[in-house]
Amino acid sequence: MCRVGVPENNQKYSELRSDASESRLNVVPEPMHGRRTIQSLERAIDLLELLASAGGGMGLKEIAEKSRLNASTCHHLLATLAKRGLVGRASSRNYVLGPRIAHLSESRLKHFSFVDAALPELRELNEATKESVQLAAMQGKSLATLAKLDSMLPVRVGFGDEYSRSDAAHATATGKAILAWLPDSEMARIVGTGPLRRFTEKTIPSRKELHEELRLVRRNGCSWENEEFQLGVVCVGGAVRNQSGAVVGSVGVSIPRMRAKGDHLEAVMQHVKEASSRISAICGN
Amino acid sequence: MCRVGVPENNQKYSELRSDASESRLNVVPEPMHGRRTIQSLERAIDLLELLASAGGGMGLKEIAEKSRLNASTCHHLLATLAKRGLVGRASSRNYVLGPRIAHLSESRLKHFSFVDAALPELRELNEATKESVQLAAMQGKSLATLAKLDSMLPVRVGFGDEYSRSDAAHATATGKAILAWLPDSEMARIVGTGPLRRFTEKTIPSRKELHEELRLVRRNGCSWENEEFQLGVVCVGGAVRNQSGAVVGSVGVSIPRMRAKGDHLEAVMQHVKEASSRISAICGN
DNA sequence: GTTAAAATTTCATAATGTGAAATTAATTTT
DNA sequence: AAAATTAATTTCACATTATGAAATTTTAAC
Repeated sequence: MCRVGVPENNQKYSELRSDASESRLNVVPEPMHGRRTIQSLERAIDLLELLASAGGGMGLKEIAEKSRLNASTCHHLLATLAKRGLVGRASSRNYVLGPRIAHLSESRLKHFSFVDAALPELRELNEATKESVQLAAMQGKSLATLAKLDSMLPVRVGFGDEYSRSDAAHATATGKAILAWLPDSEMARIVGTGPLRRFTEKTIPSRKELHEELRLVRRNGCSWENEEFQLGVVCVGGAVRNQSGAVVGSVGVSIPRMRAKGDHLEAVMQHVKEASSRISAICGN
Repeated sequence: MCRVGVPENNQKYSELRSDASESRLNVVPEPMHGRRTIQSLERAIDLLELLASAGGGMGLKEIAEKSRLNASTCHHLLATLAKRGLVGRASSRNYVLGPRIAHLSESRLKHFSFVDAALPELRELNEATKESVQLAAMQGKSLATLAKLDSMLPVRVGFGDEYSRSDAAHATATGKAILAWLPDSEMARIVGTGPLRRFTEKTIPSRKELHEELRLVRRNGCSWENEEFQLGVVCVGGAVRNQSGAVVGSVGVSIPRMRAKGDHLEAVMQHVKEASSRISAICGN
């Protein structure tokens, strides 16, 4: 004795494609072959991202609501994902991300090269700023330069081929970018307990002042350095984070003092922030 | 001036579905709606798994060959996966797993509960063996029991509610399963340097004999313990590994001496091996 | 510069994903 | 316990969309 009612949510396939929040004035319908992605796959990825965003897992109904997809469609997609271990089920009404995600991530990590991954973005930063750029990371207590690209301008900063700066973390923008977002204990370990090495008369002299500056760096979103390592050279640095938010390295731009002011300096800072955020994204952040 | 040739690989959709290596005698074609999974999604997952298995990344042609899919289809799928960051591209001819995999894995890990994930399998082990089962892990130097399910047989092993066994790693099957596959340094740290605590007259007395036994455990694939912790109780244990192959815990089955022999003991060992391997899979292994 | 190979795009077509409705299972309420 | 409610799953006809051969463009090799 089931009442046959009027479908309440009678959507056509095509209507589902257009995002309700995005009203386009395209009167001419796009040709079908204009599509460049696989709908069902994109939907499946939507579901994975949804499960990732909501921690504890969700039931089918909730998934269907949040993803704005038909419950039946969600079920088909989830069943496929579950079959392959990309989603798991804690109980009947609780879908979660599956074990195979961890497996894939592990094998990605095994072959992941920080330098290789960052290089394209580094090149772009080099192009955009026209200045010398570098990629750095801590190796033990010393700050290592992993890659560098020189500026193509006639007056430029070039450090030759020395690829390690040892105890200069407190005196460089790349170093400060890392220190600023490291846990206090890690930071203290790297800076050590002895006197801070002075590279120029402008090098930060005391731990107190270093702490204060790192506080400002955190607030600003990127680090800077004003002839504290090499006279005539100004630097800007940005932190790179991995999937768990931990700082794994930094990018830096080195500018001759003569150009390090006004709009250009502002633009460099902006570019460094964007580049570090994009490299972080490549690292899973 | 292009020659229009006869298609060399003119497969119909339906022909692609049947695995060439698997010749079925089904003359009656299955109805279309018999399908329970989304083909395009399964194919996309195939590609992800393929990229995971081949470390350094692959070009489209190689991917198409290895996956036995049409290159064009691969391209469509990869383009979608790439758009969403599940695959990345090191260069034009080099697809790799993308950063979003790490992101998904991270958020899974954040909400992952070892106990919750293992419990269903533990229940199954309990059902299959009819004996008392437990889940264990190292917490610092002490072996902790994270969960336990008692046997339903009249004569059974029951340890009450004490949920930690402290320094009994060398005297229990769950402990030995963990020790056997831990790196030597880790193992040494847990066993310590003092004399091994004796629980019964059968407890392994010396480090030398412990090392020898762990060697046998590794070879056998699961650990055992013969009244070394509690007289009258025999135990079998299996290691649980995570996505990177590291031992994160163990499962154990405790049997009254009277039943610990012959076929039953053999069966329990087999069940423990399977259960530990399945729980490992849930942990990403 | 030339050639060859691989990657990408196009697009007609049929296979397949889709979703409303029906069925079954799991919870909650009475 | 039984009934009622709600959620999950399955079915299946159909329109959409995934598919793959062929054409085109890009990239690498020579």
